[in-house]
Amino acid sequence: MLSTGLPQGAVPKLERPGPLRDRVYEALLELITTRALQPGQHLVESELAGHLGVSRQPVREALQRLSTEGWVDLRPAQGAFVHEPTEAEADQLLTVRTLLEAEAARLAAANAGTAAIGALEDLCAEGERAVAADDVDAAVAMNARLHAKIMELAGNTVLAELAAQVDRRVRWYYTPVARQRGRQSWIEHRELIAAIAEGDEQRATAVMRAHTEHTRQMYHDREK
Amino acid sequence: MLSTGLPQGAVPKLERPGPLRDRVYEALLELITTRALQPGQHLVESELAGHLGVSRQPVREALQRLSTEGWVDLRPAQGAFVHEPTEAEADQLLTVRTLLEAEAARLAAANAGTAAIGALEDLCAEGERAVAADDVDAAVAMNARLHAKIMELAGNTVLAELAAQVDRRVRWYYTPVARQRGRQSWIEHRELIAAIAEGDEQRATAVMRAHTEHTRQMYHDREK
DNA sequence: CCATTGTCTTTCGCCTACAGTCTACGGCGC
DNA sequence: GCGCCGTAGACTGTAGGCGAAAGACAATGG
Repeated sequence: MLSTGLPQGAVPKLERPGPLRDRVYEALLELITTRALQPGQHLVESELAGHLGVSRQPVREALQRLSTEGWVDLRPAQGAFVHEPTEAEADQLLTVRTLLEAEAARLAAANAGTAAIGALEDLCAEGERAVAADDVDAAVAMNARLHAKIMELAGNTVLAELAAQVDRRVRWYYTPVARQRGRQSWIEHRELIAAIAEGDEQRATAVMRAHTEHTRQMYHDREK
Repeated sequence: MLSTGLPQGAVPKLERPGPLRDRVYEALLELITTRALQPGQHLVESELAGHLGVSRQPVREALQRLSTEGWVDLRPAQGAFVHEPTEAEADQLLTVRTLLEAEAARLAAANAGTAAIGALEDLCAEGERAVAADDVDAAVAMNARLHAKIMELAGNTVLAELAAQVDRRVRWYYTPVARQRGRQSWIEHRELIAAIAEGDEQRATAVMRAHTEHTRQMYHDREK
């Protein structure tokens, strides 16, 4: 038994700088999603290593992981290149996202308790405030958190992990679009939460499906 | 222009032993799926390296990839451990698989041409022969190929890659079960192909959903 | 003038070596 | 006898180095 008078959970956890590869991974992912590294660009290991102040090994391992998650293409004996999104691929990815999110909504509707509903409504309200204040970045962030919360309510870890990856890539492809459709999106969120609150699996699925499909529509309309 | 008398496409392509990391990856995956490496077992890099006749680096990169795909757990500063399937996790994974396969069936029903239907029926026939001959291994293999073919017909690469990973893990968890349910499975396959041939998306989805759900049932029944 | 070829530079793939960290075990004090 | 501490071993994390393959470019021959 710990007989010290330490406050139980309040111990700062002694923040240790985790494995270098993870930090390199996150750094690179950040650079890619922010377009600092452009699609098709050749990523030279020694360059990145020097730039980040580490050796090539952690960089290699980070690139390896980025490759399996579809952020970079690892051509043998030639190196890593930032993945170039295809029209078709973006569409397919969105299809999958629709699928995963719709299922999450269904499961959330089946599982959600009153406390959870409250949390969703709080997130939604905050998002609406952000939209009202024209704070696009905050709105996008709240959007991500809301969807993540629904995933959490679904209670399916595997589904959540897959959706997290797919979502992040979708956002990468569709950022210009996503920033456009603020208001309509949050009206749909309200409807979605209502469906979940009622435990109506059918309707939750349908609403979420329509919700993500709207993003696709928006994208295709934008091209013309 | 090539003025040599080389036979056009028949050049053997000079099969090169691809990157070492990939071969290590496949070797390890084989060892895991065949239970030669048991769940929870500590994988020591230097041991594997020595055993495979390579250095630690390719092994590390392979483990890295296996980690992101959920085959091993990579605890920092402690090494790699073969992932231990949980009851809950297996169930969740199966839920996701159901989702992905059902969508694939729907898309296949929407896209399939007559040639494709023929290919499916060939595969199905071969599978039925394997079952009739009590060749369980062949039947399992044909099962995988049939599902892969349907994925291919769906024409969604992203979906296919996700499903391939999920499928392989599901098979790992459920191998003892899958080997049991031979005959019934292939009857369902026939029905599925019929639905796809008719282009009936609704029915294809439903049949595939029922098909994968049966596996879950089988598993839970088995426990009692 | 164009195709081909040889060389040269760049960068990757893999190996070896060293430092940091965790675990296990044995001794020591209580 | 029980529990704590210190030390030793093992393994991971990181760095640096060497050989080899791929691409670029210029020189050469037709």
